[in-house]
Amino acid sequence: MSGKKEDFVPLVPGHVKMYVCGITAYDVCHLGHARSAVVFDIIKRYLRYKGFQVTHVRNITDIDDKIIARAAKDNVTYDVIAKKYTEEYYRDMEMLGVSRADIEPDATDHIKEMIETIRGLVDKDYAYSINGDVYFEVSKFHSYGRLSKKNTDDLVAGARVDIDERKRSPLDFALWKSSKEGEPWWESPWGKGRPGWHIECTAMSSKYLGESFDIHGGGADLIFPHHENEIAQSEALTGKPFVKYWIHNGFITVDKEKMSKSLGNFFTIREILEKYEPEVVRYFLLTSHYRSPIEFSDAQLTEAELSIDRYYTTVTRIKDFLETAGTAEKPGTSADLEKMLSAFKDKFHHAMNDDFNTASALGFIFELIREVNRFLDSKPSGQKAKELVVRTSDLLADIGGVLNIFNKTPDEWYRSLMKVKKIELSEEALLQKISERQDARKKKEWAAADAIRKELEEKGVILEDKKDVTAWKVRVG
RNA sequence: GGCGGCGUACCCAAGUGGCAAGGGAGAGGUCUGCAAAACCUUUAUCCAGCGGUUCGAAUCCGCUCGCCGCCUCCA
Repeated sequence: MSGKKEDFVPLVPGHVKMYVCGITAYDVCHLGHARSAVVFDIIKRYLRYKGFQVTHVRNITDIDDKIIARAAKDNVTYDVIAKKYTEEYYRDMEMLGVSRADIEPDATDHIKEMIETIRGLVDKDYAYSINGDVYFEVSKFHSYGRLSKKNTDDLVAGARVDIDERKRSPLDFALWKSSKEGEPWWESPWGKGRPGWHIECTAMSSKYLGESFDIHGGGADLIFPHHENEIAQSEALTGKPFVKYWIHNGFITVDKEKMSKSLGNFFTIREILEKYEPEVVRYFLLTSHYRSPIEFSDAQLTEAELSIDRYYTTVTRIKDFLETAGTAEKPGTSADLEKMLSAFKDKFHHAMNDDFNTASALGFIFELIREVNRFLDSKPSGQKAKELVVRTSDLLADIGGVLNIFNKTPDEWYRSLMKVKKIELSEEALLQKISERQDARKKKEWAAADAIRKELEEKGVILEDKKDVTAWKVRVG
């Protein structure tokens, strides 16, 4: 609300109540929806990791003009559309490693609560009804505009909103809309109709989290009017502060412009996952701070893929070392690694405590990656060295767990890449080729060995000769 | 027009008044049958520009330029 970073202190010690605006279920989701979901997934995971109990509510708007329009176009009822795209949403989110919210309320399951909320506002004279519509009277709520830092005079002067003669002011917004012929409707004290958009969040957040709660989130485009209106409704009704901390994520841009349905410059999650591994997409979304705009491009996604591959390559190295390291105590150059290991968690916490700075946190992960590689390059052996590497490995897994990335085995990563990159080669055939090449190498038939390696490389598979074996990986980038 | 944000290397990107993280790309090297991977060295005397505050500014303040967003459904 202050527009600045503030120290986080939940209303109830140890318990965080968080409400995040979900989607309006009228079409498949694009990358912008994914960003919002991933950002708040990270926030939730990190708060839990820090020991808070978190109650996360994420709503689904399953009745609205666009859903009705889509239903009419597809010649089905509104609930068929809402159900279909809600399911698609959950499927996309699961692919991206976004955990489900604790409570996922649908608007249409809470008509009764919304009517109660609206009735309360009418009783308190913050709302008025005209011919079956009910509007919130913005001029009665004096701190209107505090979140979006707009003042009502400017808004009226520059109003691009449709002038609706029935409203007392162009700023007044609908709490309840009378239904037109053929539209879905529910009974209400004001006649047959349906709820306005903003009221569901007020009614449902209050039902599940109480009149005041800690975090309310969503995309930055929801600040005005949606969240401003929520504040007005909620605080007018209860007289209490609605939300302690507002968190809004920035946009995905394409050629520097906001990715949006209306501009038509959007890429659906589905189509991006045709070309990129889901972890790549999630990682990409974490490479910038959540409030900054983030430019979507193939180059960016490719970079993310390279970074993740660097991670898994190192994991493979660690695994190889632990399996093959000798027993003779050879310390290697461990001082830098030890130093980094003991500082690492503090650095990670510092980054994440500072407004969930995932980009900075990822930087530290790669510092550690370089350091462990350096250590392994120094050819250590023995129990102490192994312990140090295990410690590194556990730490990386731990942090990866919080961000919900880096949680595959390298094999799983490469198999997944094989699929995404549509490499037409069975693992069996691949291993056969490798074995043929090993025979050639033993006979020092370098030309034959190189031919096989080249053939595989053209298919997108890279071979790496190690001490006794040859490993394969999928070419990235 | 009102309000808000951003501008850091070839590209992406973090940056808390005190020596400019990290990734990618480039160049050179170590290793290797050759590669790949990894590591090392190197690439911003400087953070859009101009002023100011300060012992000290990418960071704070002011102005200018450029880009973007919200003000209408949007994540």
